[in-house]
Amino acid sequence: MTSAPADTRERLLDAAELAFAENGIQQASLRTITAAADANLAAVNYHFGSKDGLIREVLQRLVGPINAERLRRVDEAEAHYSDKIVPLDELLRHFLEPTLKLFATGQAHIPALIGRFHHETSPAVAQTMAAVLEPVVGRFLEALMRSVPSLTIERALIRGQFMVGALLETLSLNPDVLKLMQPDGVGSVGQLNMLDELVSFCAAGFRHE
Amino acid sequence: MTSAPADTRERLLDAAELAFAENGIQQASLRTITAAADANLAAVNYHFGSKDGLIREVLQRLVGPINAERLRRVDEAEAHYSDKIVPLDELLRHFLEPTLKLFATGQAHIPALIGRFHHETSPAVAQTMAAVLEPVVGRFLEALMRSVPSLTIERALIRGQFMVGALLETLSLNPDVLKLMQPDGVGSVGQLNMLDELVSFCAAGFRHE
DNA sequence: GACAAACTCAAACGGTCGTTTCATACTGCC
DNA sequence: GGCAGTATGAAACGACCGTTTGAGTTTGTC
Repeated sequence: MTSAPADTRERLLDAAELAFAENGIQQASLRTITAAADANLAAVNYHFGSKDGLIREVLQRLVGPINAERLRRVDEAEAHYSDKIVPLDELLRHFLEPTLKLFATGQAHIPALIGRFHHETSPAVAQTMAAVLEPVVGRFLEALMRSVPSLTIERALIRGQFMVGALLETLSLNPDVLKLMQPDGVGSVGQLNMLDELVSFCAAGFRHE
Repeated sequence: MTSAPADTRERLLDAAELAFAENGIQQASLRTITAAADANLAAVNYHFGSKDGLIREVLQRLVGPINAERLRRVDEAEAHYSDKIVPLDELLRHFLEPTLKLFATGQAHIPALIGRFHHETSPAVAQTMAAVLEPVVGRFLEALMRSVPSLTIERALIRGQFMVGALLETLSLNPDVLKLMQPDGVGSVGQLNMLDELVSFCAAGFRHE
């Protein structure tokens, strides 16, 4: 029957994703993950070589498409403006929205997991994270310097860090807290309001002086 | 001789503080900590009851004085202005500086440890953290509403989260990165520039609209 | 000195961890 | 059928974990 049990490799990635988000990346055990994936304990080492291999694979499968969407959106935006100068609010939105809209996917654990990956200091995660983030950071920095001509490169770096921090704090927020932010459930879902708030907060910070 | 070896209890707290910062709170083992403190393995359970007890004690010893300073500074500031309305930049500085100035204390691991405590999700840490933070958050929120009269309570909460995120990201920054931010070493030390940057970034975000 | 409390110590306990081994089943290809 | 290559299985390995035990030592008090 093709009841789509998916192959073991992907079931392991899915189970690991959930376990990493709920219990922490290092804290989640291979026994918990393989049991949830209905796989044998040895399957992780067979398919990914080691726990670190599994971690790297989960990380890349998760943030790879997000960063691809970021790059695609900034490309499109620059193409839309003849001078390649994207308005600051729009530029920040292209950076922030691909992660923030994950709140609406039904997989509520994903934003928290992104936060965990960012704050993980083990070499396996930190190196992979830096490698995956490097192109997107460079791309947005140059676009940012065009959007705000008065900005020095040092200030752009510092304020970019502030924005990433504000974003990560939002991603790590308890979803219940997020719902509290939503006024009486009229209109759109909570994270869109949060996106607008974050964009305008950071835009004001970038523009200042 | 009074060569100040300190008592076992404090040596354990010091060693735990360093180990938590370097290896993570859950990842640091009692064997590593007790060895660094020149104490017996059983000493932790004797003095603190459990590893969680040690963690809570390290947390309170670290952030207790910081929050006390925050409250003292906002009290002083409000007393200085007859209408109790503290200028926004100054108010944010009273919240941010007590942690950010820790970069200059020579104990470079402390800021990173504060970040770790904030992002820890285990009940023992999360509950203690919430209890320790609650009074200072409430105190600053009401002062904030006075400084920016146009601010709604929902916006103040959201933007406060953004500010905390930006602060934590800065605390978790590699100290080497921080030095790069410092232009040629003239004048004051790096973290003061970072403080100014963070204050002005957040102030612009809070004031916006 | 005697007693009690506070403290330290080496050793072990039961558990969980990531990883490995090796036998077994499944798969596509000749 | 036979034979690879691929995948899964149960079981064990050695290492490390937090905690407990019970004896020993130190300290303060009368």
